[in-house]
Amino acid sequence: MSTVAFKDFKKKAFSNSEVKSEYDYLIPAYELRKKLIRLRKQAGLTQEEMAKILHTKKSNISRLENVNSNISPKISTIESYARAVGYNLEFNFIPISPKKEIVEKRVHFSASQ
Amino acid sequence: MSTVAFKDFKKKAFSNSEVKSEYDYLIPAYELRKKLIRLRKQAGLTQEEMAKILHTKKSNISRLENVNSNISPKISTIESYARAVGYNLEFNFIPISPKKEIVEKRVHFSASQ
DNA sequence: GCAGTTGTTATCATAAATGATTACTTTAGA
DNA sequence: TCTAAAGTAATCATTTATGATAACAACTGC
Repeated sequence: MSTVAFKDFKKKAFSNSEVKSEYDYLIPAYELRKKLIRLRKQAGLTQEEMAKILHTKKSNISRLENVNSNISPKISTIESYARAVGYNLEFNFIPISPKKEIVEKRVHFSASQ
Repeated sequence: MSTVAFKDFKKKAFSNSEVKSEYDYLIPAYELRKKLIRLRKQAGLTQEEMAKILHTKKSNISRLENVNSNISPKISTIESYARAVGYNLEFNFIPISPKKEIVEKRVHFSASQ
């Protein structure tokens, strides 16, 4: 598999997962970047246009949106980006669900020992 | 009004607004810090205990939670904090509602000129 | 092919968040 | 009132996000 073919694959897989998310879904942090791209395209903006709105450069927008980037953006950065395409950013804290069945089984097991 | 009295006032006003939010509400970014405090207390943790979990110091936790702080935390910082008290952090993009009536009025106004 | 547009990557400089330490204030309880 | 626990604030060092520039890659339309 050539490098070019692999990049094609990644691009297709990405755009597929991009399509299925709806505009007001709750999204975990690791999907944030895909969401950003989606919002920008929905607004009909290029990275360069977005950069101009946010008074920065297109390379920085690319870095922000890049899923493979290992930076953790500031909240204010995401907020500004969201506002630029007509959205406010809000947060949601989702309780980490304990796996009840397994917990109960373990309790019984240790009790019968 | 003395400085002490003012601090009392601030403290009371804060704890009131803190109480009314529920644990899985969507919260705008500017209320995030109050939410963090609420989650920590709900988990029965002090700032120092939270600091230990996150491998940092209590003064840093205080700075993060402080509503008057003018820093914009990194997303990963909030994520770690949330996980420490049993939550995952999710994001939500809320469309900024255009004030339709006003817009329409303005259109009519400029058209009649 | 070529040229223009769009997005990526690397690099460096700068700004800002975070870590750590210390001292201080506030509160709760004996 | 005194003491200990809890939280705040100031400061400095370190890490890291962001800004800026340049060169490159990918794609489109001619």
